Amino acid sequence: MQPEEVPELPEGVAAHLRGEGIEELYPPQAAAVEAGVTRGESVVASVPTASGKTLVAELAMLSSVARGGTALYIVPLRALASEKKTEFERWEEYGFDVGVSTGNYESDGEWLASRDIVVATSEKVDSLVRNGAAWIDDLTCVVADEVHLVDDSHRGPTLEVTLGKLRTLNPGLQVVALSATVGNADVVAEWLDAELVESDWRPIDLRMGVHYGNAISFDDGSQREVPVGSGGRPTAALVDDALDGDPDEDADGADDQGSSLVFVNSRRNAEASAKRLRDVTDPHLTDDERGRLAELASEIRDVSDADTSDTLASCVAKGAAFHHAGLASEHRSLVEDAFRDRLVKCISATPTLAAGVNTPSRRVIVRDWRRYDGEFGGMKPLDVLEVHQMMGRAGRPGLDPYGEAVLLAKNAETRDELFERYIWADPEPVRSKLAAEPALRTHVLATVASGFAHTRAELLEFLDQTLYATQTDDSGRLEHVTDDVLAYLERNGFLEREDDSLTATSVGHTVSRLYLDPMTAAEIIDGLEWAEANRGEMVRALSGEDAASDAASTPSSDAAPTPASGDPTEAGFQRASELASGAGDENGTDADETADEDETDADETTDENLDGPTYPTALGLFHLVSRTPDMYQLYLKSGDRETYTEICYEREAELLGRTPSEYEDVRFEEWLSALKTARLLEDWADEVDEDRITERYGVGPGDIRGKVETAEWLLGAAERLAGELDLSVVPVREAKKRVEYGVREELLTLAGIRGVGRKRARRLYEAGIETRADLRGADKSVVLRALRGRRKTAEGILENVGRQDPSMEDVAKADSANTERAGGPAGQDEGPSQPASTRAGEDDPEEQASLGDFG
DNA sequence: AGGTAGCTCTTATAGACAGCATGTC
DNA sequence: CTATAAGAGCTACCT
Repeated sequence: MQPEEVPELPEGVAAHLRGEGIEELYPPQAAAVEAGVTRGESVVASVPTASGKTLVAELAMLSSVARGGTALYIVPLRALASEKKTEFERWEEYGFDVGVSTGNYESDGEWLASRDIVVATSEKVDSLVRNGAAWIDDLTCVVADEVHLVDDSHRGPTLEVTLGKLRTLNPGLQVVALSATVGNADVVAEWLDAELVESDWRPIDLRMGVHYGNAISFDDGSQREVPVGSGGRPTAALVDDALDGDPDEDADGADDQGSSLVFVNSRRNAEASAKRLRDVTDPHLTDDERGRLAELASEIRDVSDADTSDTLASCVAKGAAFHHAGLASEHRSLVEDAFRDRLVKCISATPTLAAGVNTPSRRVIVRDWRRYDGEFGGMKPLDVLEVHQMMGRAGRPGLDPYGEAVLLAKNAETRDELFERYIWADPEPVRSKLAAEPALRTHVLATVASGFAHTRAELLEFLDQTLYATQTDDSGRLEHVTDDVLAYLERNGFLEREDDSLTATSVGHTVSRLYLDPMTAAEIIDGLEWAEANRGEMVRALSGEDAASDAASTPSSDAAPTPASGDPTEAGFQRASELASGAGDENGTDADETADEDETDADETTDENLDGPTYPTALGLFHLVSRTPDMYQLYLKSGDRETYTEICYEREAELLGRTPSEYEDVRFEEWLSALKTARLLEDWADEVDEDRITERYGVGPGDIRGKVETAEWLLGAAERLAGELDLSVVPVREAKKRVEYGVREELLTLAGIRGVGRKRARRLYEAGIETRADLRGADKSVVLRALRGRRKTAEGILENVGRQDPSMEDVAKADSANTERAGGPAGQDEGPSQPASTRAGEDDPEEQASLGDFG
């Protein structure tokens, strides 16, 4: 089938495709067209990676939009959202607008409603539905990419439920589901009332094999000799062999060089493997490549000062790299891009790479096909689907004659087993994970809160159209779990049941819209209420009276989760002072946080501090959000148990809630790992260097970012909940800002200025510039010196802070401390020798700092 | 004494979405 | 309860 033969395609699209070199659609694409994707028919395409699924989606979306509709493309990863957006943007010249919406990025700022095609993660779509985004009701076409992920126990149910909601909202909605080849694509198609297109066809041939001894045996019966050599390292031999090129395919010079992707089962293995493989890739580099790699290496070093950066840079300099979730996202994209540009010859990666952005490789080596799994209690073999996803990365279109995917075997039995298990085997069927309690907890609340069900019967009816329901004959289980979940939600004050009707409470609505797991919300509410109730005692304990141990075991927290809608009477008077400052604050700060508001900020803090230390403390709040199910826990390593048990007792008065008994309560372990996470966040908010943190907690720079991001989100949610429940808001907001900027309290106003982060803020502060007003009035040479003589930076910052005369032109070089020259009009009022904040002597930043050091 | 091959013992184990309102060094 | 690899620490043996 040729592009021109595709029905209902908008003007110019066929010609454009031809311009891209597409003369003929791939067979699976043609099959999808025949099934009616461009005529608005729902289609499930279960085809291998890189067989042109995206074009199928594009054809569907473009034709649907051409008929006057709107299309939504759902991706599983934020990184994929931007990748797809860029891809779709080539249709903008034909009048199709593209927008992205993910948690951390919203396109343009132009409202999504005006877009023809929107790309979003499934969670974001779910959230949009919960918040009642109007344009969602006008969708005509939805594409679900990687739909086999409904099998994922954590995130699968979201996709499943979201698709259900979209179909309910838009009767006649076209659903295009793109899936890897799975065992039961027909069931998925049945669920979505879609035509099934199934195919094994690939544009580039994929040869799968197992390496054992001195050769690879391929699935087509052929063999390729790859002697392991003296090192005894088959991976090294295979990488080297790929770089040597293929003698069969008449070599036309360097172009024959093939890159390799090595999949291993742990971060440490990825790094260790890359360190070894750099000695393999190094000899294959040209001088030119070496130069460019050296540049790349220094770029990588600049990303973060953590150890990981150095290690990665040293590997990259020699043409190898590693890739895992501990890397900063800049690291990842630098490595991915360089690999795509064929500069980096080999990546050793954890499974991140198999699911992520497109990084095809000549050869894929699946070194570890088993991975540690705590629940399984040992090394669990990877799913066939997962291994196929990895192997599917083999073969770079236009560069390689074919792709090779190789598994490693140590002995003949393993070789045979691997053939059996992965090469000849069909992938597992996709199975819905919706009936798991954590998933239902969230989605039942959301379903009721956003009006998809008003009674238990309606709820069950809604759930009946999910994949889970199509897959099971036993509706009893779902019903049973649903009832448990309903009871839980009611008990915690998120739902109300009256006769047959279900209504979300006001808090319930908030929780649903904040996209919190109800259990997270319950934990947060519980902790904040506990803090209100025990404030007096805890503050006393914190101010040094030796009451810490007594106070911590107060009765107030009886059993597990207390009802969310607590009794307002008793906590009422204790938070009277909060209400006053909190209310004034709501009106003031948020609305116009311009430069003039600084003093308001300062006064507020003063009020807070008048009656003792801020409570709850940052650590307490960090611990609170760290123990929710929405925060991914850090592992307790050996020795950590002792360390954190000690810290736990030292700082018990700061923790919001009763510490579980060390000896009797299984939750103690979790309490400690939450404390470890909390301490990481506290270090970050105390301006501890990144490399110290990575070292101290055994994490990568990417993990720090991840933890901080999650904490920011959860503290933001906690702030909203506190506001709604009339609990004290200010400490929560402060803790949130401190993680957000990674600074101590005294730097908060400075770090909020655009262009000023934790490091610059600290330098300015040390130079005596403590507030925005200081900055506006400060001697320019002082500012310049604090910013290490960066004129451009300094000018930008002064401009952002609203200074009249930001120009640095006439300021002398940083080292000549000249106090005469600078100092604008504002500077005369409050000279640098008399920083503004010293006026507010009681606004003592040390107070908070010493609290942090308490114990 | 100093060095090292080879053994046992210990240790650690993948990934990443979301609110809201705007912009790191 | 289930595994495996790497690294640490040790021993036995060699030079």
